[in-house]
Amino acid sequence: MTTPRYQQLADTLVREIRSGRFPVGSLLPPEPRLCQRFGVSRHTVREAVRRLADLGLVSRHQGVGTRVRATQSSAHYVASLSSLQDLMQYTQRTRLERLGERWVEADPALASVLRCNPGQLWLELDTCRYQAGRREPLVHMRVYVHPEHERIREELDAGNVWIYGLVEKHSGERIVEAQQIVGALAIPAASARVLGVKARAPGLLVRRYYLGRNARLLSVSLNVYPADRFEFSTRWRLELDGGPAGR
Amino acid sequence: MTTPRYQQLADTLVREIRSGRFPVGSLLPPEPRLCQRFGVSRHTVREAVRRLADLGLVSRHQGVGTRVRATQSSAHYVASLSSLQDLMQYTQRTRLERLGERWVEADPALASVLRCNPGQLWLELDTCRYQAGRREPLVHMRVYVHPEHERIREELDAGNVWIYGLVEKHSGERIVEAQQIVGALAIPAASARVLGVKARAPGLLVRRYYLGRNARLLSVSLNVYPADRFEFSTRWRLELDGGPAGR
DNA sequence: AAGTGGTCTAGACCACCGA
DNA sequence: CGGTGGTCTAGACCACTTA
Repeated sequence: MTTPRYQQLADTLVREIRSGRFPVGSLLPPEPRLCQRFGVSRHTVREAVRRLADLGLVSRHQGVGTRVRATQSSAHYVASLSSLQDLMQYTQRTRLERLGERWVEADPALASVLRCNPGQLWLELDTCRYQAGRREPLVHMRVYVHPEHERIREELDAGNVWIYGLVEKHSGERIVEAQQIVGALAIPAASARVLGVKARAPGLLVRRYYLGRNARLLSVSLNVYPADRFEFSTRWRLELDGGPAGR
Repeated sequence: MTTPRYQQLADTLVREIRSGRFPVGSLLPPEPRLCQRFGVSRHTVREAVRRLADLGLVSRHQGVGTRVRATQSSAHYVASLSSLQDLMQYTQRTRLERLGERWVEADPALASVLRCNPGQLWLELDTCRYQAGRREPLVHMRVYVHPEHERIREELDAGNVWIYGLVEKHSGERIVEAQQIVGALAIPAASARVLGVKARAPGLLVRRYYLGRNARLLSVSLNVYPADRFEFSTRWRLELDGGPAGR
């Protein structure tokens, strides 16, 4: 058996906790006793108990003992970004190009996508984004903003712009929440022309909803990426009990 | 100073990593050298380095050294899950069907996807998942696990199984991190047959990497979803000042 | 073969808690 | 006060990687 001694010991203790020999709420035998029982040093016992604590099965209390807290481990996973811009994962700097803009009144289909009532007026910004040094655009983006923020257009001329910074600036409201929905699609002709791919080629459709305080919808963006030009990467990490500051 | 020696040491190392003295990708000085430098025993050094590993800042590699992985930026936006199972977002219960299994030796192409060395042996589980009441599968999944956990096969018979629970159980290790990469693809013939769609129809390719402590790769899964059967939704929220546990 | 991190021992002193 | 877990030392052998 090449399994470390402390791991075998941890497995044994997990089994015994699950079996009810050490009920939830009770104390595990003190470390010196476990040393005797298993014939190992205290270091090994502590390493084993640490595993149980990491799993959230027990908690240790100086001067008291090791208390059984659960028979199953619970988990909480977290992904984080330092800014919403990171959501786009543009490791390379990208350049924004304006293709056009227009006022649109949401028909039922668009209203459903934009989560508004039919007839609502939006400013649609038609843009695409280029990676440095590439001739073909990375993504075709249609951004919808409320009419009241139409002045955004005037600031959109600089090449390297992050639209949602402008939305925050003009709405005077912090973007508090963003929802992102990623699906696949056959790229429609209009986007295919912009992207320089064949119509109906596979691509990613990304819808993003930017919400302010009180869940107010500030902006929506519909993005189409050709299959071979982009992937989304998200890292989820287990949240440790007691938080990052440590036990 | 009542702060434990190992914690002071950990803080020092974090500072030095952030300062660039130990860049991401480089190796930390070996433990014996740290013992000399700080005048402490190896146990204390290891306890300090363990803290860094728990934070995901470094990973340790027997025979090689301790590699710096990140400088940990403070997160503004976070998304959270109560379990990794939520990552799949199956609001409906789904049923797992086994299509087959085989041993595969990673050729260079597969090795690149699985992030291992060519020639490494894996157990490939070929499965698909059905939504309740649907005749067509939702997703074609190929799951790769290390040979040492081959006993997983035996437990895979119950219809409604969460494979990574089994991986955790058999590896005796907690899944501490999951990376998910979502892209689009033209569905290849083999998957198209399973899914009941036309070959080269647009679809989502989702690669998931499940890592244990110390960034050990425990399992990889390659999933193909037809475009019209699934979307990924993620909500990002602005992290409030102070955070959950405070750092 | 040399050097790395992984495991383990035998011991010590401490801070903390409850009787 | 005695017993608990928390910290720390000095030393040992092992498994693993690289050269």
